[in-house]
Amino acid sequence: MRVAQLAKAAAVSSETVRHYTDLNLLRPTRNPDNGYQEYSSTDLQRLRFIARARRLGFSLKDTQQILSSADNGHAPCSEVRDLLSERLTALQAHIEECQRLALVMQNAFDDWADKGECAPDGQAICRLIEDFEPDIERRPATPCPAH
Amino acid sequence: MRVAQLAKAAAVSSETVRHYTDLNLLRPTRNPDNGYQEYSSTDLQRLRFIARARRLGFSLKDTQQILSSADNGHAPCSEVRDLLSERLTALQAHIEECQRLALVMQNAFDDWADKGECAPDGQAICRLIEDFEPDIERRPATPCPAH
DNA sequence: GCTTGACCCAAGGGCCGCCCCCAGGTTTTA
DNA sequence: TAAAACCTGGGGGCGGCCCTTGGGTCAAGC
Repeated sequence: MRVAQLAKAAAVSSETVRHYTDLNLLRPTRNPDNGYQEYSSTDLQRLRFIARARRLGFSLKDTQQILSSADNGHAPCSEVRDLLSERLTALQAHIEECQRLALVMQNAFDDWADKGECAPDGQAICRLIEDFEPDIERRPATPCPAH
Repeated sequence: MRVAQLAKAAAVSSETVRHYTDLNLLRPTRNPDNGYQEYSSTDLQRLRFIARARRLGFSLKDTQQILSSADNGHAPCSEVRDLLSERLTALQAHIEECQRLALVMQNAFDDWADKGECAPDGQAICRLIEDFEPDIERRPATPCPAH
């Protein structure tokens, strides 16, 4: 199989396949005639595995680790369970962080409903923001991405 | 003020100050003797403004836009309100996405509690993952980061 | 006056998981 | 036989910094 075929079979983009190949998660051979990558059915299995692992919340690095355990003949199951539990804990923390931020934003929004425009007086930039101090608690200043 | 002083006064790192300066969010002058950046109290005000905006969930790009509005003499208030509302909506969507993922993970975890180890049979990689199919719904395969 | 340590500079790479573009070669289809 | 669709490697981009490298500068103590 070539890139596009493999990609289609696993419902990912060709760029994703190339990316995983660069990371050595997939190991195609080379067609010596034209230099094209040739993927086997094992690669398809691995690719589907990766996609599933991603859907389960594992990072590519996690997946790399799991795959290399399996490559070395170890059963990765307990590792997989531990990893999942770690990732779940982290995700829950992330969600709570986001929820705190959402609360701060909502409070600001409600608070601002009453206030008018700030004249561009050359002093303040925007009092809406400058007068706002999140009353709940001090948070570590990095909001989450929310792609 | 120099970098470290300004950073300290606004409780951010010197690298952050430099980064914002590169992005033209802060506009120090140069000390001609040694080439050091010299920040004014206006820069401190801007830096605090930026930190506050970040805590409120705005991106640096948002902040850039707000600041340049203010620089051009416009009152950015209504813009700020609209932007906040957009960001809040996006954040809520992000939270829901994360919650769906957390559910999938939790289900997998519960499901796996019963299952033993998979022997490294040279066929399966890890049946825990390979046998899992999220029963809820198909999701767009990119989980959130959860830093 | 000389060392030590704290600070400053610019430029670049790294993180994550891709996506997109380029310029050119190959294969498939009409 | 020509156009369309594929393939290659290499590079840049996203966000918001952090860290390193390889310097230069400055304040304080001995």
